[in-house]
Amino acid sequence: MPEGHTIHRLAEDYAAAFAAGTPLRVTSPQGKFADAAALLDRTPLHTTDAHGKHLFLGFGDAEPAEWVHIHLGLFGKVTFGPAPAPPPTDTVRLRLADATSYVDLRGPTTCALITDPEKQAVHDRLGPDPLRPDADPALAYRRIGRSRTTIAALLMDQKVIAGVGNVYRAEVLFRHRIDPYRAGRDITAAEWDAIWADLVALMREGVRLNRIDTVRPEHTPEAMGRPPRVDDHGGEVYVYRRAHLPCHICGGEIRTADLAARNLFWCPDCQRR
DNA sequence: CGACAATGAAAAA
DNA sequence: TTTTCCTTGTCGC
Repeated sequence: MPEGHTIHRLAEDYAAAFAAGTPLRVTSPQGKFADAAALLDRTPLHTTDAHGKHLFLGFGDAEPAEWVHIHLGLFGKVTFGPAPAPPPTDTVRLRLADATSYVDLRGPTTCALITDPEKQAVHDRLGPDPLRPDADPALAYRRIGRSRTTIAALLMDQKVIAGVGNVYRAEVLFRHRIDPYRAGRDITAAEWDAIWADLVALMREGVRLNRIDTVRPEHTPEAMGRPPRVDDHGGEVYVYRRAHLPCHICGGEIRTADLAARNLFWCPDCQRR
């Protein structure tokens, strides 16, 4: 579900579903996006883009001047299917369809028609995204390295770094044995470089597999002789949603707490202050 | 069938 | 810091 890797994968999948230049049927059965859908109807999808958890669908024959800005929030979902599209349920905010396939969007926090400058404004308020080739990790460290806020909260702040959600936050801190309550300014430049490089690798793998896997080969269920555990997020993890279960590495109890309005998970033995 | 939680973030207070 | 938006899968009755 929707952390940055999901959104980048959606950008790829939307682009792959519809050949450039093919006019699409654009509808909003649910109604909230009906006016904009009518404007876009019978125009082709030209480009897709993703930054953090924000998805942009550019419509038009040439350089898109208009974009559909989508943010899935906590509940948003996208489903792909082959033509003919089934009758839409009344929760479908946006349906794109052509002769071969359809894509339905449900429950997004944001689905709005925006201009090029408005799209740029979204980019401007987001931090570097490990999945974007133009991302500059030093920009994020400039804020982290001088902040008294905990590293766990900073990793969730999209202005600091874009695309990391609750799963990647918990997992990357575990993989680097960093206590989630450490202040950002106590994270060394070397530690940040390692965290960033790890996020780039983990999230790229997340896009490829369309799920979050963070467990190193030597700690997989097979390697450790335990049964595989596939959670709702689809992958194998060290600490996320494993509260009160034994740590895969030290056997200690995984702890949970509220941090930055979300459930934090960590191993207090492996991640010492 | 209702209650509730869920990987998010903006608005309101 | 709390409330609100919005949908769906799961759990308990």
